[in-house]
Amino acid sequence: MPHPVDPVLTRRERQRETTYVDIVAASRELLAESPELSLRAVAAKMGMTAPALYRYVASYQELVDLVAYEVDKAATVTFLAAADALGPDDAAGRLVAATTEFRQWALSHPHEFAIAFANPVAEAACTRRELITQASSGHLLTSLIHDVWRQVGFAIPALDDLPPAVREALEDPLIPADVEQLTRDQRGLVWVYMQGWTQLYGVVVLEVMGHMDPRVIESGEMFIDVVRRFAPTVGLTDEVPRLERIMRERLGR
Amino acid sequence: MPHPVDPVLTRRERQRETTYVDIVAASRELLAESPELSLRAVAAKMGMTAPALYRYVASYQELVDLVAYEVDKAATVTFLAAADALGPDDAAGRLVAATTEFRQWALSHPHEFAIAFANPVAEAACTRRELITQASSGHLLTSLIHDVWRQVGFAIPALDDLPPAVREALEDPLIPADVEQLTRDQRGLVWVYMQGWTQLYGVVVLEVMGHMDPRVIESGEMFIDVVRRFAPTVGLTDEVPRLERIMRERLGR
DNA sequence: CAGTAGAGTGAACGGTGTAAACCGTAAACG
DNA sequence: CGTTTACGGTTTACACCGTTCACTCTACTG
Repeated sequence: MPHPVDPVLTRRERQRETTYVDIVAASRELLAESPELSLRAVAAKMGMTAPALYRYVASYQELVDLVAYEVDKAATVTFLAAADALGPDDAAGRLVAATTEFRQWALSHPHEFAIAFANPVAEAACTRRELITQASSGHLLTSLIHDVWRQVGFAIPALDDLPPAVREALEDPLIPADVEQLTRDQRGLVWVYMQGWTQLYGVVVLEVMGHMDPRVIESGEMFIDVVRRFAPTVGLTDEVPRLERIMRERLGR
Repeated sequence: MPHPVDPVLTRRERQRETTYVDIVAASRELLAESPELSLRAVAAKMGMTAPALYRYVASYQELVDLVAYEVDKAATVTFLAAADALGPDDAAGRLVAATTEFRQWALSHPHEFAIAFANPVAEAACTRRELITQASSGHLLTSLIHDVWRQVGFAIPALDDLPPAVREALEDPLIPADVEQLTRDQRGLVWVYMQGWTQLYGVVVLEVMGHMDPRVIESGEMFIDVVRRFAPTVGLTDEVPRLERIMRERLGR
């Protein structure tokens, strides 16, 4: 079998690829138990020595970034699955289900959450930003909000009504994403997304970090409250009771 | 001078006390440059060896807690100073000035912010919670909101309208604070405070961590937006334009 | 004055990320 | 086919980390 023109991946490349998935697998197993992720521990868990990992990542930070990216990707499919529990005709329900799942996932995977969502971008700017900007969870949430808009048609803030800095950020986004495929009048949607994400993120971080009364965390009432308060912004005022039921069900209460 | 019955502090105790302030001073100097705080570096900066520090803190975690507590205390006085720039008759302005200062301080002291406000409480429960609950910044913000309520008298949610879990948390708070001195009808204020803190915290963390478009961070528009959206909850709808001026001035734009 | 408690030191242990030198083997090339 | 290259891996080593222990010296106490 001489020279199969392009087997897409050569044997070595395939080998290398599976090693990468082994790395993230080992990392995630470690994160399930301890909050610290260590290069050496990952290597040991794979039956290798630490320096060997340097054939795959250039530094510890790069390992963290890799794991963060994969964690986000994996978590996003569970968010999507939650949304898919509600038919495509119920965009609002889908959005709420996904965000609720996000909250639940965060609480049950605090260390993975910390690495993927509470990881200071700091100076390593360039490559880091690369990864961050193409976070799948961000894509999912924006598209879910976009769907809600298509179905209920809430008011999108006009670019010209927004402060200049915001307008710039929306016109030429550093978070490329599927934003590109939004018409100029729809760009305001991204601002709405950012507003929503900011609030959602606030509750979840406080909850995951334990910076909140345990009983409030346990009950999820602050999370529900945040979503409830955000509903009007995306034209879902009337839907609130129904959406609250969806959330409570998914919270298991 | 035989046996001064109780000089409040003996010489040794005074010495020990100043060593403690030296420790936090050294720690904060280190945090100004690098995000990592290390026992050894602190010791070195003080001209000591690492094990000596164990006469003052039982572990690295305890050093972190100590620094976190002191950082919060010190930061709070700058928040208060910002509030005091507006006379006591302007409770709304004071609240907004303090929160704006909080945001500015966080951005200019990211590492101190991380240690004091983005520090997972995790397992070390007992002693940690002790410290957290008596965070001075929390006290300040609740009292500022309380003042706003006294001046403009917005609607406080009734305990009986709130979900059971929330009611419990408000009736018998784990965050003691000056909450004790609130009458039962005023306890709902704490819930309002928690709502506000959650949103404020969300923006600021995202900004400090760099998980936001740099231009939006730079402009502070998301921060302003959050405060603006919260204003109605504390009866400040009409005040928004004026409050926005206060914020922008303090943001330096 | 004797005794003791406290502050500080030095050495050491196990852990971390990272760099360099080295080695076998699998792929690539003439 | 044989030769060469390059890759995946190990060893060793370094500097740093938190922590423990045994020890010294000094200042306060009875």
